[in-house]
Amino acid sequence: MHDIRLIRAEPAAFAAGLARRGLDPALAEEIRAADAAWREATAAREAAQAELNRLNREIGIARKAQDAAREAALRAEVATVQARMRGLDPDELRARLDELLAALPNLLDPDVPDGRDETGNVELHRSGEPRVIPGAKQHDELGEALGLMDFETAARLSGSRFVVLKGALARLERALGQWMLDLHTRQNGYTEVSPPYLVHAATVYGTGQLPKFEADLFKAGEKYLIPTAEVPLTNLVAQQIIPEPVTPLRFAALTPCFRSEAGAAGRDTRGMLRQHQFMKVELVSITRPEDSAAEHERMTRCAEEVLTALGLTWRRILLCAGDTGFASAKTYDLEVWLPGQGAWREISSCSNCRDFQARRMNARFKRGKESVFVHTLNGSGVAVGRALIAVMETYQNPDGSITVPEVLRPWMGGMERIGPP
RNA sequence: GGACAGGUGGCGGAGUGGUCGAUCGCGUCGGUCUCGAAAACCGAAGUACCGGCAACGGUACCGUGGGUUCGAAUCCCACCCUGUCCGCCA
Repeated sequence: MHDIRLIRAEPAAFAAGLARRGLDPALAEEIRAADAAWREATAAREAAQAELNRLNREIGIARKAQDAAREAALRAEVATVQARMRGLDPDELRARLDELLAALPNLLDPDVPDGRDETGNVELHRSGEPRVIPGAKQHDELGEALGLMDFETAARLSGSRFVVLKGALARLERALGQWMLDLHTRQNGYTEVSPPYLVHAATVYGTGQLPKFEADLFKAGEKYLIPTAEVPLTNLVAQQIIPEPVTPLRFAALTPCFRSEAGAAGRDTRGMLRQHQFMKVELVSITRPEDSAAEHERMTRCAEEVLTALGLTWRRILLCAGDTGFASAKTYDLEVWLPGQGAWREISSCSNCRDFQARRMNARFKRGKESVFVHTLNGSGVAVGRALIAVMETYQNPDGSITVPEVLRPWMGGMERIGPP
C-alpha cells in the first residue's frame, strides 16, 4: 500500500514508478482524481457535521430550559443541514481510492534492472559450476525406482500435483526441514515460530496476496491456507506498535505451504517441482527503515549458507522490474542446479518489502513521539521440497541410490546412502 | 456445538439518551521540595484523518457493522472475540 500523501506530493515520480512496473501511468491521474473527490466530500461532510453537533447541543439546552419554540426552530435547522449532507458519501469515495491503491504493487528499488520478464534478470554470482552427470536421472525417476516416491497414489488421494513420500525419502524431507530450521535458529539468530496454517482474509491482505491474487490461494471455509509462512510470520507485528527494533526481529518457521497454482496449468507437471502442498523454511525480518537493505543481504546469505552446506551448485539472481513480486521493492532469487533436469531452478526468494506490507497491516514502532512504519523482509531458507529434489539429483549414483549429504546424516540416524528398501 | 458472563484510554475500573473523548485509581512524563532519592503536592499527557506555512480549527474513534433518535459509550439487531461451565475431541 502506498502513502497517498506521497503520491500527492510527488505525482510525477509516482507515475514513473508505475511505468517501471509496466503499468499505465494514467493510473496516477485516476488516483489523483479519486483522492481529490474524496477530500472534497470529506471536507463538506465534516463541516455539515460540525454544524449538526452544534445544533444538537443547543437542542439539549433548549429542552432543559423547556423552550419549545426554540427547540422547534433548531429542529428545522437540523433538517436543512441533514438534507445538505445527503448525497455526500466520502466513505464510498475513500473505498474506491483504497481499491485503486490496494491493487498497486510496491515501487521498485533503483538497483532493480529494467526488464519485462525473467530474461531481464541479472546473475550476480554463483557457487560451483553446473556439472554434467552422465546418465543423470530426474528426481521423480529416481524416487519412483526406489519405491519411495509415489505420484499415482497421491493422485488417487488428492488429485494432481501431490506426492506421497515413504521411508528414507520421507525421512530425508523431515531431516532437511529440521536441519535448516536448526541452522537458522541456532546460528543465524532467528526465533523459531510455529504459526497457524489457516488465517483470515485481513492477514493475507497484509502481506499483499489479497485482494489481487485470490485465485492462487486455497480456502477452507472463510479462512485461507497459507501459501507461505511469510503470511503469518510477517503479520506477527500487524496492528502493533512495537518497541524500536534496534536489532531486527528475526522469525523462522518450518511449515507446509498451499498453492492452487492457478496460472501454472501444464507447467512443471512432472515430478514434485510444483506441488499444491510443500514444506518450506521461511525467514522473516522486521527492521527499522535504515536497516532493511543490510538485513536483505544478511538474510540472503543465510539462505545461501543452506545451499552451500548441502554442497549444491547455486547462483544468486537479481530480479528485474517485470519479475519482481507484487509486495517487493527488490528481490534476490537463489537458483539451484538440477543435474537430472539439466536446469537452474528457483529454490529461494528473498525480498525487501520496505514499508509496503507494514502500511497494509499497520505495523509500526515508536521513535520519540513519531510512529514509524517498520520494514519487512521475507526469504525462503529454503524450500524443502525443492531442496529434496536438488539433493536427489546432485547426489545420485549410477545404481540409482542417493548419497546422503554429510550435514544431514545426524538427522538421518547416520544413514549414508538411500537405496532400494 | 450448547448455556451463561463479558468486551470502555498503557492497565484497572466508573459511566444506561444531551456541553462525555469520556469521573476516578494505578502507571508514565514535567515541575516543586531534597545533597540526592522516596513520599507528598502541582501540572501534562490518546489515536487517525481533513484543512492550514504555522499557531490552530474541524471530524471520527467506548469490540465490529448496521439501525432507532434532533442527539447513542448508553436503546435495538447481527456478527466477531474473550472468560466460565457442559458436550465432543488430538
